[in-house]
Amino acid sequence: MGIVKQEKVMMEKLDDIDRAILRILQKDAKTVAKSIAEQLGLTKTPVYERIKRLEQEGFIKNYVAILNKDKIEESITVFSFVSLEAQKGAMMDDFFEQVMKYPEVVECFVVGGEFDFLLKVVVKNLDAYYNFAKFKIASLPSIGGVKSAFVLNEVKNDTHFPLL
Amino acid sequence: MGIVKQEKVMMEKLDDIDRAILRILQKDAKTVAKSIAEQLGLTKTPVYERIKRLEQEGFIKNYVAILNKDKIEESITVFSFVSLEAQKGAMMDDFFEQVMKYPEVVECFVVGGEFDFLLKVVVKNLDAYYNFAKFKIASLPSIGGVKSAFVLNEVKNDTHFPLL
DNA sequence: TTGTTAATTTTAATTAAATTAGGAAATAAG
DNA sequence: CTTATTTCCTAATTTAATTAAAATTAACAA
Repeated sequence: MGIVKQEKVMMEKLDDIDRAILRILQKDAKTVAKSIAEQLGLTKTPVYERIKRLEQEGFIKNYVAILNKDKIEESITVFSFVSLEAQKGAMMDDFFEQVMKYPEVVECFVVGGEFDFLLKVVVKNLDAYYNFAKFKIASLPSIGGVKSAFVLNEVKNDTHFPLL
Repeated sequence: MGIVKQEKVMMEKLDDIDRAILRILQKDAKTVAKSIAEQLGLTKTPVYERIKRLEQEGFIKNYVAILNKDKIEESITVFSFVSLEAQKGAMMDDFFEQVMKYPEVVECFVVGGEFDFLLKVVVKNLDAYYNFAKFKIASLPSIGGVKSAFVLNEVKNDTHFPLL
């Protein structure tokens, strides 16, 4: 039995500079390295290398454009609260697989409480939502029920994680 | 009474190329103009100018980095369902103003149904959530009640608007 | 059809940012 | 204190963004 060589695992910890960079990029991913560097009192190279590290190590998942729904086309947002009759693991996996494929399901969470899943659904109008709920959700096996909350107004809709 | 000069309002309509560009940038805002151009069979200048137009006219709100919550620090996500005792307009505005300031409230929607507001809250742990719900929500005037659904698992969490 | 205008795209040139390389300063470890 | 390690800086290079000018296409009226 040989000596177990301790691999260098690299703790992948964040320091204050990393967190500051993440805070900036969460607000505006187009901020150029030079500008971030100036805000932090550094030059762009360390900033650049930290960003690359943060991407490499998975602290930054990806960069996306946030669109203005209202200007693009008619749509409504609905939260669907789904209850299962019996939570069999296999059933849930089927449900997830379907949900992943439905483009109108923008978010899906397993939750604890009065119901089992919470979906955020974006569709063209009420009619489209009715069809979605009836044929794409309620019709799935082992679904107990679906309640809906229609979004009347968006007060706040951030994408960022609240870094202290 | 003078003749009413019809201002050129610029219909700000999206064609298929615009939509294709938006679809790409929603998925990956770092896609370079050249690559988008190749996918669409164009050169980079028209792509560049369309993107600038889409930004200018507000179809693109902003660009953000999406972080990996789990790697950064301990946190839980909770949906809070808030009911008002009486929906007075002024009360609601106060509520919104507070909510806008709370960094732990990541999303806030006015909804129709069994309750009045739906919040997505990100906090460090259950204890922090208890304090948030008790002191920052339930204590506000005219709040009827707060129910909570704790996120056990994220199945899907997209930021994009489902463009047909 | 044909000429005119406006809009869009292309090519080419310029500017700015990202990326890489090598060495200096600060920090931590022995 | 000395060495090793990490982090940072300066400067050079590559790549992408941005601008400019000419060419093409589309729309439309004569």
